[in-house]
Amino acid sequence: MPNQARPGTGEQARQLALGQLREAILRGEMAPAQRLVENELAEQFGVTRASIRAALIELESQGLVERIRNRGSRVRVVTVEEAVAITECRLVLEGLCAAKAAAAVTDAQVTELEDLGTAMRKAVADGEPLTYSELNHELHARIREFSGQATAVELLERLNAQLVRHRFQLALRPGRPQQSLNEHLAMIETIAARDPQAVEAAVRAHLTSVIEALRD
Amino acid sequence: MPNQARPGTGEQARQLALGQLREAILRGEMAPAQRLVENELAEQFGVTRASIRAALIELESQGLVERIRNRGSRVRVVTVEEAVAITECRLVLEGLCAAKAAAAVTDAQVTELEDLGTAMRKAVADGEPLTYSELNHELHARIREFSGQATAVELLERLNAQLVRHRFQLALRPGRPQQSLNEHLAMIETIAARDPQAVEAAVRAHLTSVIEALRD
DNA sequence: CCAAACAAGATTGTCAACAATTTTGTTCGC
DNA sequence: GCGAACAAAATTGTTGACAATCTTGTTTGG
Repeated sequence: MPNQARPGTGEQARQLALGQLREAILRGEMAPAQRLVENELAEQFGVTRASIRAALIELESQGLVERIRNRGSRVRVVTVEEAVAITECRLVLEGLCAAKAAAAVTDAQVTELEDLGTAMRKAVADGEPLTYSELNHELHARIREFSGQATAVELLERLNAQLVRHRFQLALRPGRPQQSLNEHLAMIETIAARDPQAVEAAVRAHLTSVIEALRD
Repeated sequence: MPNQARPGTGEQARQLALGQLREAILRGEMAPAQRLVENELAEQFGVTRASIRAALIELESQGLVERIRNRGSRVRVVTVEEAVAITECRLVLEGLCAAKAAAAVTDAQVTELEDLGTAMRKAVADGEPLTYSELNHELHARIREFSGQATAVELLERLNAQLVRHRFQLALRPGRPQQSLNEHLAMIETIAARDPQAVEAAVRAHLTSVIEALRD
């Protein structure tokens, strides 16, 4: 069964189309509100229209594309208000995950988080906002992962996918990384201290600050 | 354009299949873990297989159906552990909604909630657990609605759909409605008092109690 | 008698053509 | 010139047939 061994080889057309299209949207290659014509996409990715359709339906229910009956699909544009509302949901869900993680992390996992913290400090000191943004994303992902809360992780990944564009804009804002850094370090410290309530507070403080930054 | 006017008439095949299948699962007509063969469903609902496939893909990403490559679809069974994890997510998200609702409700909306509370009291006094369960669901839905938090509402509705079976079991447990009632009345009171923090605490207390009840 | 290879049946995945709908450009009447 | 009716092009929705895959029951060799 050489199927699920190498993704890309045994991968079926729909899965492939879904993955490629999703990546393209997340990379920002598709302009916001760009029309997604099924025929063009089918040719572009070398699959049939049926596969593209299936992928579009799935991406719609993930909130990445918008579909209107008989009118086609577009890349969904997330307004600032929506981004705020989404981040409010992130705030409570990541708070939940972080609290659970604080109660469950191993010493090795704490070390991993602290290493990430060190790398983030360096990225800010070196003035590399994109590296920092990358590490930022990674830190949040790890904390989610350590929580063991599969349902919340799934919801959060869905929400995060909708915020790619706003994340980019935020990362490149001067002064933003410095403030963000302190909040992240506080999250790491409180997890290292295994203090669920303090972590939840730290996560909430961090994302409240993100919400304020989004509204400019 | 007599299209979106009457749903059911101008409704397209895929939408129709999605609605029917979703309703059937939510009503519990499909046994848990039951196989969902595309051909059978297509004949049953009088649509083509392609429409059924599209519906199944959508239901999968809503967590109601499980699909395995080349092996078909089944009604997803939610274990007790998963139900607990889902309820934990509900806890934080409904807490968010309730807090927002407390800050935004009109007097008319408060009256509506209080009327629901009265009806719930009556249902418990009359010993009608199913009516109570119905009102319970309605109360939660209204509070969500009043929050104006579209993103959270969407997530919560997705989560709630996965819990239908457990909700039923819980409603019929002797003594459960009485305890639940007090918690619900507390939620209504704190919203009426426009106290966001108190509401959030009340919602959390309520759903913590639900989690305890789930674990029996 | 048991295990592995094999073959038949069932089911899902994919494809290309057709039908229905919407959008856009054009013409006609005022 | 302007607006409404109309026609053509583009695009999505649907259909049935075909290919790939998996499951199940049978056979064969040990």
